[in-house]
Amino acid sequence: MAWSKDRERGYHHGNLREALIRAALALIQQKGPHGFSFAEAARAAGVSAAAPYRHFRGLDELLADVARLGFQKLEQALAAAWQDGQPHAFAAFERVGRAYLEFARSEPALYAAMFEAGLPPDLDADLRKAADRAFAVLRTASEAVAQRLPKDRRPPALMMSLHIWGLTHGIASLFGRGDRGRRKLPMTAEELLEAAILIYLQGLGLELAEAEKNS
Amino acid sequence: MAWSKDRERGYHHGNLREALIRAALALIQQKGPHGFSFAEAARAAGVSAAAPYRHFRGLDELLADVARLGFQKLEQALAAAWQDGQPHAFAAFERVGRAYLEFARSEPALYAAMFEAGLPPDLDADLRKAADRAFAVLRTASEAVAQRLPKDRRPPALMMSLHIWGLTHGIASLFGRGDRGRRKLPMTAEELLEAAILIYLQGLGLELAEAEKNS
DNA sequence: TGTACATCAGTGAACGCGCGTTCACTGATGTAC
DNA sequence: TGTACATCAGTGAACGCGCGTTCACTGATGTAC
Repeated sequence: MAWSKDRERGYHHGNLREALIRAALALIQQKGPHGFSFAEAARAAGVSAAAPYRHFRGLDELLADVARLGFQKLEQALAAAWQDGQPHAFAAFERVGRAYLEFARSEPALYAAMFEAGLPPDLDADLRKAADRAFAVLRTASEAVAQRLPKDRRPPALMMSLHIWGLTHGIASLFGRGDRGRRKLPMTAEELLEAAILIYLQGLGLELAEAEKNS
Repeated sequence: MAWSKDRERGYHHGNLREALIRAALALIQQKGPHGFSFAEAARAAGVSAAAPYRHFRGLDELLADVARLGFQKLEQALAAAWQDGQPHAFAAFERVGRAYLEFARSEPALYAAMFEAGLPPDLDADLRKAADRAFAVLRTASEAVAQRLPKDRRPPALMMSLHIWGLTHGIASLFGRGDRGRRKLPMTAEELLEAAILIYLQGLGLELAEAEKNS
């Protein structure tokens, strides 16, 4: 059929850049971000080993692009969970944490490219920017929650967002991955995170009553 | 001099296994846990490419051994910081967190082998055991702290130790590494962690007064 | 609409290289007597 | 103490292989007129 996505391609691929990214994702999932070669990615995308050089300088640039895409998707996922803090900042905050875990679980290949490929965070300006944007969602959410805390215990929102990022990332990478790297637990990563965030917010003076009201 | 550690070696190396581990550590620090080959490690240790096969099945087994060593050292560092919870459980608990960060900072190569080499945690029974032992220190410390919390809010020690592990590991891998992977912060990783642990413990009902008394 | 031509994104052959791994070997070390 | 011998931990040559990368090329596409 004319609209088949799998129709025979001609001399030109048409969308090799995207095809390489997709191939890289599949390979990362199978063998990790360092488990394959540039040539292997080309093969998986169905082109000659020389073709990828039209789009990427080398494997690292391809991986960086995958990581960049990952941060963009993470930003979207977090923003969608945050929903401008509606209907309650606290409940929305928890949704953001869960969305982070959900992302790590459902997109282990992206997650690995973002955090385990060993790419320096500012290898590439675009990569850096994408990561900053994803973090900005966490920061916005932290700011909104901080506003609802007693004034005398209100923490700097930056610190609070770094705490949440650290906690969530730590739990995600130790226990919440969707691949072979996961450690096993007597509870889900989501439960673990939810409890931790609750305790943390209580430590900041959030009333348990309010937490329950919003949950 | 006869006792020089760099004296000319003869046909037999004498300590090739250890030399390979040391070489691997240096290479990991330079290029990451996937940035070098088995042959390269052999070269760095000053032996032929075939020699390492007398000691390791291949690069992965060498890396697993480095990771195992890392968990052993981490266990020692955490246990030394814990000091049986003396003089106060809370202060000792904080020392353990700091010791974890200190380990990640001062031994980035070991840390990378342990958590970023992509080795499945139970690739090897010894590796698994070493990791479990290091975690057991965290768990012991959590148990002791939990005992000092109000009964009605005392959390399961396992959960508590997983929270602390996640938090500490997250902060360490995002902000506390001693190598190029670190993200920059307007505060030290130690300060960030200390504040987070304080807030967390307050959330569990720890009295601020007690925290200050013990610090 | 048709044609000429520039541009672009592929091909495939070629290259040198280092890797992983095996193998028969060699020389050092340890031990039985 | 000395000698013979087994064991062990190295060597270095060899192999086939896949990789990264370059290059002249080719065929599809887009566009000017």
